[in-house]
Amino acid sequence: MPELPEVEVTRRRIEPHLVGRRIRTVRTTAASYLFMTPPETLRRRLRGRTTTALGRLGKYLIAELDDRRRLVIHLGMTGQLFSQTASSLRLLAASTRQALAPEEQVDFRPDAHTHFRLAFDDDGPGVYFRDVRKFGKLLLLEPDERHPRLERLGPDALEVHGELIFRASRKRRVPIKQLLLDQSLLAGVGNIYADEALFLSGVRPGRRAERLTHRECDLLAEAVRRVLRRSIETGGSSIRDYVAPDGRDGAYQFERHVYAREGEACFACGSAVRKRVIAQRGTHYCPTCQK
DNA sequence: ATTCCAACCTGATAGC
DNA sequence: TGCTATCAGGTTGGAA
Repeated sequence: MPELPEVEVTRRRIEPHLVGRRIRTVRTTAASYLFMTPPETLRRRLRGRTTTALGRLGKYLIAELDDRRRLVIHLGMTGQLFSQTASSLRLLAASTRQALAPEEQVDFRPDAHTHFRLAFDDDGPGVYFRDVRKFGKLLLLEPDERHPRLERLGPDALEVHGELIFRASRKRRVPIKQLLLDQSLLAGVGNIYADEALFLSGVRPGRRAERLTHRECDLLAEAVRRVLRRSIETGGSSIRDYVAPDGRDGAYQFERHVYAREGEACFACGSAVRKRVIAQRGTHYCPTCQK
């Protein structure tokens, strides 16, 4: 699900629910793929702690705790981090959804996919982490501990410069889209915004990286920054599962140019948007506007 | 060194 | 209606 804009919107809106509140209890599901730190360790170490700051590196959220440990959260494909008070159909299984009368609102009740729940001393609303596919990650770092997952990340995609893409793309025969998705080159771009940025810069996703001119790299970097900034402004893309911590949908899906628009008319030239697999991902582009 | 691709999971939906 | 195949905002690790 979530790329840089969705993670940043999540960070901004969950921050007030997390920072400065003392954790009373931690509830988890059983050990599984998403717990890089065993759930019993999380429960033991987090009880009584207070979050002092919430940061972001690429698609990772990093909560700094008052004992100098850090809780790292990655939302994977279907991860949702939200307040107990959030209400959204996206937090419900389709079966539950269908049983609901139209317009009916229900408070979220933790289900089998709600793997991590924080309750606080102030008795206010809890903070929940739900992840159907369990591709998300929870990891507790010791003070000053480094971790390859974070060490490997390139500069944040909001700050990418054409020069970075130009240098990295020399003598690389892979499609330019594959480079954009490489988190060790720049951190935060995923499948939606790779396709969108390539459209905005007029570059075909399948172009060999080494064939891009310096000017095209500049345009591409500018497009990456622009599309990410704009998506953050609109609250991110709610196409499938993404919901903000307050239960609200993002709105960038209404502004997208090519992603998930196969067969529909390009807004710029009217050609039908095409879809094919590039870098093992579904890839959308305009055959006329992108060279 | 670079590129490819299966694996990690579950659910929704398109197609027969 | 019902079953099966395919696809999904991600990342890693190991094979080719």
